[in-house]
Amino acid sequence: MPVTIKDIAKIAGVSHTTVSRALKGHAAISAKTTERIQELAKLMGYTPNTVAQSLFSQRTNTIGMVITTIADPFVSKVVEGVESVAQAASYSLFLANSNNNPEQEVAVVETLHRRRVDAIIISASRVGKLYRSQLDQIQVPIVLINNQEEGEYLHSVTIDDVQGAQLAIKHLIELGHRRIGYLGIHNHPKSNKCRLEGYQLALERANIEFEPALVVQLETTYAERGKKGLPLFLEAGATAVFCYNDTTAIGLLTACREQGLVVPDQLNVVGFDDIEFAQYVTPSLTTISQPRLKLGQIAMTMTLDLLKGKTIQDQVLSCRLVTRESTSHLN
Amino acid sequence: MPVTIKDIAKIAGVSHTTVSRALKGHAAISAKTTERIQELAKLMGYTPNTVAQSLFSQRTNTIGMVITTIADPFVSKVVEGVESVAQAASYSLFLANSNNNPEQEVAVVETLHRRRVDAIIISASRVGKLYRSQLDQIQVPIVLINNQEEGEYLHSVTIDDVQGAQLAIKHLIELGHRRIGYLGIHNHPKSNKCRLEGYQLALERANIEFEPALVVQLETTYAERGKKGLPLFLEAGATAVFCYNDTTAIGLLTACREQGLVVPDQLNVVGFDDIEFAQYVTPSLTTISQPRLKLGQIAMTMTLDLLKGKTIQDQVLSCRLVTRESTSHLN
DNA sequence: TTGTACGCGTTATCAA
DNA sequence: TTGATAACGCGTACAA
Repeated sequence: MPVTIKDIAKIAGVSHTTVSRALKGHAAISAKTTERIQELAKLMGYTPNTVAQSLFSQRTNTIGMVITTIADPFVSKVVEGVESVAQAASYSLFLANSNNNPEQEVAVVETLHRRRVDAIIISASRVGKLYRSQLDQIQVPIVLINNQEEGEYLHSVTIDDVQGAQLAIKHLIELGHRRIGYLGIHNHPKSNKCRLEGYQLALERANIEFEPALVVQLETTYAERGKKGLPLFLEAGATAVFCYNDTTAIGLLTACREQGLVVPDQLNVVGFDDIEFAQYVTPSLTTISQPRLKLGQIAMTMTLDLLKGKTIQDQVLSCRLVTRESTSHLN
Repeated sequence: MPVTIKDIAKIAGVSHTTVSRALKGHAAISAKTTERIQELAKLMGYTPNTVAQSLFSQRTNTIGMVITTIADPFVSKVVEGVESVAQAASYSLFLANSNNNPEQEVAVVETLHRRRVDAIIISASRVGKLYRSQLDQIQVPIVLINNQEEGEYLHSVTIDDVQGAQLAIKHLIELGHRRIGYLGIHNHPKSNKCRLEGYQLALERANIEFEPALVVQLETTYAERGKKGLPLFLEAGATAVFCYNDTTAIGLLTACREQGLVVPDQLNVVGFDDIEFAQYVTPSLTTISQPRLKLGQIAMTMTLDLLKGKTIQDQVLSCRLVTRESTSHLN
């Protein structure tokens, strides 16, 4: 059993109130007593009990973080951002996986509520219809990452997928490309839709007509997608392909190599995410970098502001183009 | 302010004791009262306050997890394992980054102790001399991952680096290789030392003499290591190279491609870790897979056993060989 | 079957 | 300058 202030009080021959005050340097306690008790506390190995403090103060100084899976590099970087800001502000972080399972998500949110976390940050969930009423009852600030919802306690930080995609297409257009393909996916509807939208917007602005044949959205694994997509793009006469994400893009690079197609000379490839490996593949991948760390940092910063009672605005973070070897001027 | 059992008691016209008992289906309470109160509780949106429960029970049902950085895929997989087992056992997980900074590590352990976590799991730290006394004072089960220390409250789960390395070398020897190189690192002394040891042991068992020229340990980035190491291996006449990890191995693959060297025909390459990208590079990488998820699961399972008062044994987990395209029979 | 009283460790108020 | 007391929300002897 850890040492309590009562234990110290008994030995020091004072009341536990005095100990409590001395330990936090209360002005009313004499310098002598204060010093004596602080030394005694150290000697006895006293550690304040946060649980008791929380019960009294009605604040736990904890944040609940709900994620789909921590094994996703995107998620883990976001968590890193959240944790670092939280730790610096003396908040501890509860990590709870939902495994992308709605029921489990409801369950972990319930657990966090029982633990009386001061706020909740939710990454990539489907909140929406699922358990809005649950969240509304918790009466605690909630910050959603990459997911918008309206509500008194709901706030959000999101990545600007549309802007990111536009960045990619604009880059390719500036390099002289006109026949640009989009290699999309099926299981992540929202961001895929936004990236496709950015693709179309950028083309429109450059007065390039949209061609359905240049958009390929296959229902298969990330790695397979490149193999199956490549012939379709070649048939459609694409000179460049913008991919939903880096993993898809790397699959496409692999397919090119297998077909003896040289990137970027015969085909330009752009990814999205800037995962670590984008820089190591050959040729290294031009891609759109999402500020993942910043996403987490800002989410937590917003949370702190909310806890201070400030009113805050939802935030949308811009992406950045990272130019590497997989894109080049069209000959 | 959340609803408390007193609030319910007031409205139900009973004592809070009755409410407390009714809510957990205590046998002494009449079925009628029980049902009435449970319904009322649901109606009022009652959620038990874990903080108060913990103060009474002297158990928080929380685990503190100390890691260097969650952004490391190895770490995040371990955390996933820990969290899943913890969640299934109704434990919540505090995540605390140390950034590989000893002072910060001491600080977060202190924080976890204040929060009265029931146990602590520490991944890849340097515990040792640094703050053993601190840990000893906490008087709570501590499970170390990939790090052994002796102590009443200290336990450990580790990966068998030596066995893993032997697996790799044995595989190469079976393929007919005799001149096998080791591409090591400098900043991770322990595991690098073990893998080198496994390398040497395997050679010894096959009666192949150890040649210092075949061991290259460069102080540079993972990616650069391959480029700088390749000429040294070629000079030493290596037909295969076992690399400290996959990132290093992929750097070597890249260097080979740049030099026009065909893998595996002209050089075999083996990695360690089996990171996700090992299967996507060309040629796909033969490597040693560490049971990272299992590492976390077992660490948490051991922790649960300790919390139940069982006596447990430290565990050493074996690695597994994953054969892919970067290795082949020596012509 | 239900209620009273107390304690878990801490902090704040009020009185001395 | 210090101490007695109550309170935070809950659970459990013990009493009724």
